[in-house]
Amino acid sequence: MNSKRRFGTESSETRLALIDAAKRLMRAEGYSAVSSRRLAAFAGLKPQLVHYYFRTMDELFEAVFRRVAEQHLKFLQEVADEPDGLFKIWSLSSDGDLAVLTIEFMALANRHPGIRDLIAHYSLEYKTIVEPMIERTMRARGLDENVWPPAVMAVLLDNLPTILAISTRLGGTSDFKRAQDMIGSYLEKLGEEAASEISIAARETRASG
Amino acid sequence: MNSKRRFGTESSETRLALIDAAKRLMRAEGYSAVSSRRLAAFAGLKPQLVHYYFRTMDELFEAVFRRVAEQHLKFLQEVADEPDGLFKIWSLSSDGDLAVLTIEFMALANRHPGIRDLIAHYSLEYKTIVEPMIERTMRARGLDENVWPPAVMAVLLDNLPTILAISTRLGGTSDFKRAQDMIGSYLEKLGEEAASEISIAARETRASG
DNA sequence: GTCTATACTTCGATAGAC
DNA sequence: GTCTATCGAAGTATAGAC
Repeated sequence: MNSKRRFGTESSETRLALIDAAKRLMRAEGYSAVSSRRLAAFAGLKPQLVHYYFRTMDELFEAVFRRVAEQHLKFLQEVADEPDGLFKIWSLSSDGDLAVLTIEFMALANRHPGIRDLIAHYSLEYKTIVEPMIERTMRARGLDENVWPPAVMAVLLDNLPTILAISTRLGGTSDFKRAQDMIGSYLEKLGEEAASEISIAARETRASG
Repeated sequence: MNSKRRFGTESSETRLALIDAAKRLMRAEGYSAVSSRRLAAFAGLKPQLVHYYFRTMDELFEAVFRRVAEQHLKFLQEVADEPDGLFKIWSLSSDGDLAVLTIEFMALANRHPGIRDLIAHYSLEYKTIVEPMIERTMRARGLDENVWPPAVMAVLLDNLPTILAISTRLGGTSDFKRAQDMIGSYLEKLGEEAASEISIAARETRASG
């Protein structure tokens, strides 16, 4: 195991360029198209650089997932306190490009424990941010938490738009788009109601102050 | 294009064995593990046989999809007239093994127009069988078709259990299982109500006859 | 009709050069 | 610290043998 092989630093710009190119290549042609040679050609670099920055190809995929997941969590944190946060989350997850990536990682996870663990970990982080958002919204709207448990709603909010977006992109019937729009409109309405109540509350606060 | 290459017949048992082995290999290790060499080894055959029965690897994947889709449609037709048909459909689509295959084909479809067309075609066949089932059930239960359009419900019935099953298998939180069970229980109850009404109707028919 | 010998392309990975 | 020459394994596909 005392290999003479050496590796590049995590902070290298070349490394980041490879991760970014891999992400785009996965979206465009699927994970199986991401070979060291094809990826390097796509990024305008030499093939061997891939194995200089990543021990194995699997390690590269893990790095891509981490990057995507971190960007997504950052977005969640940004909208967590906004009245139309849930609608914004739904809209982002309904994006076809992101949905394709998600499906690719799910397929990858089936045979790759490393990715599987990362997804499970991300899933927990997602829950800690989104579930409280749903609880707050439901209480404000007077929705019964026993009939629609927030934990279940959180799961649906993340997974449903993804599968609908994929099916839409794969040329399904217009029903997929219709389902997306129906639920999206509902969440948008919820957000608008919350926003107007906040502005009313603010006005009343100013009036009484 | 006048190739001297020749191919095996569609009815060959070896061909069927390859399709079946490919299906199992896809489930176990993902589509990218299905190379001509690996598949042949998995099926206990010579690698070159794969290309004797299938012009390209893509053609093999299409054959696998056709076989899986045909079996699924046959199942749908069988339960179409049963009172608990929707519950049975939900239960089958909640099966992890089938869900893995579905995700694999979605990933394949992203870069393979042939598979994409097959999925779109299957999607239409699915709709023609399941949408009437949902319409009937909703009318019998007095559910508002404007609030819950059957076409949208059909889309959810097919896609939701798949994504929940995958996430459950990938080691998500228990919330995924909970969402599955909640919706499953609801559909089961609908089926039981329908079944009891049918038996009541039958009794009344006998009494009046 | 069924299978195989073989061409040649692309892959992941590593030791060693700058 | 960064990159490259190179190896051996695995991939798809086809012409030709039984």
